[in-house]
Amino acid sequence: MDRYNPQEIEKRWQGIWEEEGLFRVEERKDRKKYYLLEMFPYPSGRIHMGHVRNYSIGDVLARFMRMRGYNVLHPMGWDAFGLPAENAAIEHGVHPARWTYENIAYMKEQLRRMGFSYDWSREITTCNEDYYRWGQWFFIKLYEKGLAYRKLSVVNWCERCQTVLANEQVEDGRCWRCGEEVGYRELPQWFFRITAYAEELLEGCERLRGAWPEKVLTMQRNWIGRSEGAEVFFPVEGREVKITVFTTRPDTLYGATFMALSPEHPLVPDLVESPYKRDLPSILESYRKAARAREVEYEKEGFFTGSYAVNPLTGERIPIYVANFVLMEYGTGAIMCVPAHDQRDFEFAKRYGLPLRVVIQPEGGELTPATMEEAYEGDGRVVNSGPFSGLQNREAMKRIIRYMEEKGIGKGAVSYRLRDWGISRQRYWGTPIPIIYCDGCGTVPVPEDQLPVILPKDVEFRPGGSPLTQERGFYETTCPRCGKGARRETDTMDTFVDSSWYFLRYTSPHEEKGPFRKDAVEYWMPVDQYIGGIEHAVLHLLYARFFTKALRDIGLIDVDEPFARLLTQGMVCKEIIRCPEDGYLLPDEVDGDRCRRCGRRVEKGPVEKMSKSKKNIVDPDEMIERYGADTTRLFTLFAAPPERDLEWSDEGIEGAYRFLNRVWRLVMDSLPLIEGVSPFRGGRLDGDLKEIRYRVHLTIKRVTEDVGERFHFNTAISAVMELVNALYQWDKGRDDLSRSVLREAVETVILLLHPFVPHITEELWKRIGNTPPLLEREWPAYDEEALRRERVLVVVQVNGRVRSRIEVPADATEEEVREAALSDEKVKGWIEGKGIRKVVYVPKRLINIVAG
RNA sequence: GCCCGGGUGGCGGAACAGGUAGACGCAGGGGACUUAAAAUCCCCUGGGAGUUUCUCCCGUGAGGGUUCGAUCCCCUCCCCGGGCACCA
Repeated sequence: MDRYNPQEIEKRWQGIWEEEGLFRVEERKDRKKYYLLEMFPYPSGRIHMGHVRNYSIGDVLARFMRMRGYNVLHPMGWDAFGLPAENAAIEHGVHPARWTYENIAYMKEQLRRMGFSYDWSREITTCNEDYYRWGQWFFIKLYEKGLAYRKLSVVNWCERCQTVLANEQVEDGRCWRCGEEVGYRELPQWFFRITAYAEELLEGCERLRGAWPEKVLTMQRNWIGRSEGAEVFFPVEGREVKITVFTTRPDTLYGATFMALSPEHPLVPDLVESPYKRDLPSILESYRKAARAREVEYEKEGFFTGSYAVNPLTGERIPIYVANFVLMEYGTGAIMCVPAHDQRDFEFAKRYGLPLRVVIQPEGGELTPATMEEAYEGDGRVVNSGPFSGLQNREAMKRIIRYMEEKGIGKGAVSYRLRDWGISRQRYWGTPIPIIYCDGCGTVPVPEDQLPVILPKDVEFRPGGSPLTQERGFYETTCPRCGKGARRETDTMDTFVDSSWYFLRYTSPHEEKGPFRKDAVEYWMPVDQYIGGIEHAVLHLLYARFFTKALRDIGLIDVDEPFARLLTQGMVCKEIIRCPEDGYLLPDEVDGDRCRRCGRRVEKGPVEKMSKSKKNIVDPDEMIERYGADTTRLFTLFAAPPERDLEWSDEGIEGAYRFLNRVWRLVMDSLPLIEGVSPFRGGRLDGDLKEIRYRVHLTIKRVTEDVGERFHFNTAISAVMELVNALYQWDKGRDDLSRSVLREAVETVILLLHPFVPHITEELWKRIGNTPPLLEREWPAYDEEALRRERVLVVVQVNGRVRSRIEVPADATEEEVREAALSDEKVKGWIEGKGIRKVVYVPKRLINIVAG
């Protein structure tokens, strides 16, 4: 008998699948579709275990759904624009295109060797002209709809990446990609008006409940940050202007004792009187710096402008301050300050000796300004508020808003934390923004028939600015409107734009007349199951949702949400090893518990996300070489449920390999018994045969539910392991009936395992005399008859504690079970001398006798 | 500070709708096979105790509650991971 040889088997089957075009799909209106998508990778050079895990999870579902009769779209591609390619060009002189395409070639080969069932005929590469031209086309559509606009704004700037970052791309004041501290610049920037969809994006979060992880929805809700309140218009004393403030607490309007403006508020220069006027620029700059540095907590500072505002509700005059804690980006950049009922205002008021006025009294409390040590922000009864005094504050809120609306001095309003999406990037390796600036005609979009604006290949890469700004041949152009000389936009788009619609392009990737075929989108969309990392919870997933809605409103598609269900898989982690002298170590730099270099004792742990710098990575290539793709897949699927972090273990992958060998031997050892035999198809069985068949069908049921309903691949695999164990222990008979039952069992093991380990199962399927490919076999259905039991085990509890177990006929009545339980010797001992107060019976499971 | 997850044997993890806690795997122990080792196959493996073919007690982060019965529901608290955080 030959041994399990994964390298040989895997290579062979991958070749056959490819030749036969097994994974190719087309629209088939007569069949139910299933669109399964995993987040496409950035072509960084090699795949890592995170990819292996992500794509293994996806492949199980793709193959499973296919076997269940669905027409499965399972595509793959490359998020191919981005900074690393350009940095490689600057550092090593390799052209970004070459770097990218070479990486893609290598990674594609790696994915092929994993045996993933992708329809490669639909491959997408975002840096290809035939892809990005449609990104440009969308840009123009958005521009025409008023959803893309340009404005001068202070933007996040990463010095290392030499480009701006969207708000979503700044984490703890640092660049999401390189970790550099983020600075600020004032630049004209292109924006997508994602805020126009704030409300719909938020509502969508409610509709996605249960289908997306709650965690992701919470993060998106937080990011959108809706708050309800009112806008109030405060006239400025002695001037024509009014200052609008946003507040969530219109019920405290009578307690406003001053107003504060953001240092960046446009009215500041006008309102400020001497002596501050002279120093204004330097003061503002210092505030800006402090605020932007995002120091955990900086002191609240400010100064009096010398001007006064009038509270429109009371007619009272209140001083206008400039305060460093007021953000220009949120609300209107101006606030009314109610120090008695807002902690920030309270702190500011204390520092500058501004008065407090209590307008909300808590239940049973008596606040007095003189004794307050902090603001009271809770609910209560309204006081000192003219006609509104005496009301509950919640009620007062509504009435004050209504009153202000009647008088035209304010209105109910909603404010969002979400900002528009800044998409300009001052870099080369991205989709050029299709805009031309003409002195005469202004901002002119490139006409559709002149698309794409091609990214010039022959440019020079130097540290600093984008090569496009040096490239006359690129930026010197003529105005499409007047024909005079004009200048092309040299910024490129954020690469998140490319990934905001790639899932649409997969439906008809070779379409030349448009970004996709409408009928193809109608057939395939939405994505039924999307799988990827949690790191895109707000970035990619929010942008893609926005883009989908925007394209819908332009009339291009008919879907509201791109991803019907979302699975966010956990990280792949491994224990780190550290030497006090030499830092992080690779496993083979350690001898026992000592460092090979310096001989010191090393520290093991904790378990952390795999990263090159911590030297705790495991290379997929090595695993494929040593154990094969099937083992690598099996381990990542078995070690933890998909949404949890996975801890890599060298012993664990050995165990997975051992199991596959065990399956191999089971089938090969059974071969003489099952060759030429047809599998058992139902009918009466007794004894061990009945028991084996029961277990076979129980396993089918468990695996089908675990994979199809719960995505618990680890328990699905363990169910098959149990069946394999049972088959090993079964003393197999040589009669025809035993052989056919064995055949059914063996075929079931192979079929159930196929989505997890496609190569070995394909090989075994063929070896037992069946016709491949397995993917075109129907997923087994369980036989209810086989699952029916004649006798069942019922647990007997006395006062809630397990005291005995009895076997009763499956159709026994409660009365019969009760009789049997009460006559059980052990049970008798526990209820002796006590009265039976109650009996709880759970059919076929448990009976609890309450005695006492 | 606020909001989401999560805390179960030596370890990764099971227990799906409140009903036998610890499936399956890893690690460990024992046995079979072998001249031997590896591989393989079989058995044992939460802790404690006893009258040890069996039985009892404890046990799912801690304490309380609801219930015939709680890993699961409720309250209070502790710890770990993640997100947001001067957002008016």
